[in-house]
Amino acid sequence: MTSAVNDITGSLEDYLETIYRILGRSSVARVRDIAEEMEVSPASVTPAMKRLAEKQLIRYSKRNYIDLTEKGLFVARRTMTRHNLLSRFFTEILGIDPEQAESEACSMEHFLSEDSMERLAAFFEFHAASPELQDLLNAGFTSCPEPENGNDLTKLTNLEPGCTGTIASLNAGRKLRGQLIDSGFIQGSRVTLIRPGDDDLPFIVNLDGYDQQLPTLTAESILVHPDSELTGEDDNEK
Amino acid sequence: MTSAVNDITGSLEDYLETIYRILGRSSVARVRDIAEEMEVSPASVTPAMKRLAEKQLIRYSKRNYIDLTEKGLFVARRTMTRHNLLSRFFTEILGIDPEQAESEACSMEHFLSEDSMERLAAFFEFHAASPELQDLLNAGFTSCPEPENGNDLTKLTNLEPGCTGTIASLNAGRKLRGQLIDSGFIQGSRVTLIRPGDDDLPFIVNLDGYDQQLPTLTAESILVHPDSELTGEDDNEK
DNA sequence: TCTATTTGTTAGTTTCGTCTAACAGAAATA
DNA sequence: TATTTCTGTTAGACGAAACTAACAAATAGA
Repeated sequence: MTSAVNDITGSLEDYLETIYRILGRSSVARVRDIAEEMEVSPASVTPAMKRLAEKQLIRYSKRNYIDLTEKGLFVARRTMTRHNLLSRFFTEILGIDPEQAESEACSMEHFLSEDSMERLAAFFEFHAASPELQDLLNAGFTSCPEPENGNDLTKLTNLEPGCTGTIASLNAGRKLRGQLIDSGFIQGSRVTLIRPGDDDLPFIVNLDGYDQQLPTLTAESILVHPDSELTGEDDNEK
Repeated sequence: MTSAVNDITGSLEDYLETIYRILGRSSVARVRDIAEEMEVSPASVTPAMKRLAEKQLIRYSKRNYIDLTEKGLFVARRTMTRHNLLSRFFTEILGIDPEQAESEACSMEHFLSEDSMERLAAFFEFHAASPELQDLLNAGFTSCPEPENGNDLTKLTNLEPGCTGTIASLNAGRKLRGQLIDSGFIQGSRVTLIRPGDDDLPFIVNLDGYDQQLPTLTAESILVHPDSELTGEDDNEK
């Protein structure tokens, strides 16, 4: 239940990956090296090695060098690949700080499914081969939320009471934007206007079944597509 | 160390999120509901509730309904949002099966940083607003690995011995492709040709410091950009 | 009202993964 | 050779999170 893949835990996968890294450069792997690289006490490494040896993932005898078995090599390499895919997605696509990306990849790598690996790999192939995609992503991330073609886009404050809309974008500064996102206001979320913000009564919307108050000014920075404002709405309801 | 955020563990975050979900539809949350939704024994729920109450995230008194505090509501909502961002990324962008995406999102949600949330949210805003991006991604994922503009792209087998290249794409069927990816052959990986595949001696390349054997036919399906084949290579070396 | 069922809690166990402190083997140095 | 230092292991503890089994409270039925 800890790891999505095999019957190996995330922690053991980390040990395996570390051994892989060390052997990729150092010809031998010792308890000390592993402990250092993982910032863990050497006393924690020994029992982990025992568990890995039990599962036939490493060759390990007391007080001796540590080596990966075929099976261990396979698992380690796959984990490493998952790590790289995630880390690169965070840095190259999302533009996250490399150090932070490493740490996130480290935590998440144990759960990435085979299918997702495949799709992410395909994404990178396409991304590398397509200057158009690169340009689009660069533009999309450097420019502001985009004005977008007028369509039926409107401020959340313009929604009719009782009506529901789908969030298209947030037109707010970094801090407020972060708060809104934390609160669930992301593109695609559906919000229902409960009470429009009168003079000093706060604006109230429903999201996920919860009513949330928003300062009217904040609500104005949320752009939505109203759901079938006037036309047949018997099509999208459940 | 378990959760990237607060001092709350992933497990507790899951409980909080479940309570959030239940209260979003049911007006009250009981131990039973939580146990059912999380597929966990009721005896596991009680101690979790105690831990959450200790941390002031829920209001909980023995044998009574469970309610989120302000702080708990905030954490739950943020977790929910991380979950949604990840789940939607897997389904809408990568095209993963929704059920699998849910499960992956569930495991990973505890580790997504604030920055990554922000960037992912921006990605969705841009994606929703940009038909070009949507078209590109659809095309990129439905079509084959792309022929790509001839450039300096070549089969891995054409690399000079001792030379290094960067993988551009894999031109292989589903199964082989999956195996290659597991073994670390993804776009952007750097591989060095150790020994070209003679008649029956297998092809050997180095990746991550490890020599790997490949059937020549397999190696031919890996397309690479040779690293500065003839021109100055004193620039990229360490 | 009394019993049966549902629901929640407690107690006790297990597994995992970490730690510190103490000890044992190996290597390096005097 | 004897001693110090480095390295690895063991023992013992702890906290988190799950489980089963037994018990207690509350609700519902008869």
